[in-house]
Amino acid sequence: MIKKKKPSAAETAILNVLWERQPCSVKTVHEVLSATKDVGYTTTLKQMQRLFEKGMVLREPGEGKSYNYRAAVAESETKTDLFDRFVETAFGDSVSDLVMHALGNEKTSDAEIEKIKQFIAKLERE
Amino acid sequence: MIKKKKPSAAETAILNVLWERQPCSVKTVHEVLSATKDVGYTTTLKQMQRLFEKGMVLREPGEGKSYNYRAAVAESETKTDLFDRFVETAFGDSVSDLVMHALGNEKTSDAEIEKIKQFIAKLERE
DNA sequence: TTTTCAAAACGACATTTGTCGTTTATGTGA
DNA sequence: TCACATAAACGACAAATGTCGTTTTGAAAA
Repeated sequence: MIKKKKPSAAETAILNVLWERQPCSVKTVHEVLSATKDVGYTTTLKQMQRLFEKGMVLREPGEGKSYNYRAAVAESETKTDLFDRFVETAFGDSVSDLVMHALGNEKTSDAEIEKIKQFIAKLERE
Repeated sequence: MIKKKKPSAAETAILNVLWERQPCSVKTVHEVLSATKDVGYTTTLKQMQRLFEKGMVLREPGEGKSYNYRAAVAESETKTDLFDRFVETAFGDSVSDLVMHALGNEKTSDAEIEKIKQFIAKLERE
């Protein structure tokens, strides 16, 4: 049994940036993150170094003294892991409970619900 | 702005037991939890004491020297909070992405998917 | 009343996380 | 070559978490 990687919230935020635009530098990641959240450069750097130590990201020397990072874990797989853990702790492993919660949440827009219906319809057809 | 309660994973596990069968004692909660997870009584107790300090559970003297606990936060609301936070960190706030991930996950049984379809159909009718 | 025992309290400790300030190293332009 | 700017490294910290071992306490049994 190989131990599952489980990025923390802050780590997940970083991985999301990487999946979106890897390979890229700490600087870039930090710029993206700081657009949303008020966080220091050093914090992001440290976080990324830890991610590197944990083997969740890779890096290669980039131009100058910087590195270029990229995620070492697959987006889909990681999200599935996070998802599984979440469904388990919060919804007693019942995916339908979770989804119903999601759909019942008024924060969820009609457009989102439409997408979901479409997806289900497609599932049907297969 | 009132601060959101955000139970940790272990705390959520306890709250789930409470919502299911409150009011109940630490002993009961621990019995339920230890059926699934290998955890010491004292650990559960401590966790519940912290939950109490944080105001997420209430308690009243029960028979003998023990207490009877009950959740002080609503199940639905708490799950919505947890859900929102999760969708945000892991799926960039896209509920549809999350749901699609859920439905695409082979761990999700047909029965679950059926339930979801049913739910959506019901939403339609309204 | 004394012993026994279950449950609560307490206090510790190791990890993990989130955050930085400070120091070091290294290309780069003057 | 040398000062400068910039990015990486280090090392610290505090708070949150997960886990216990040990001690205290109050009820109930002997």
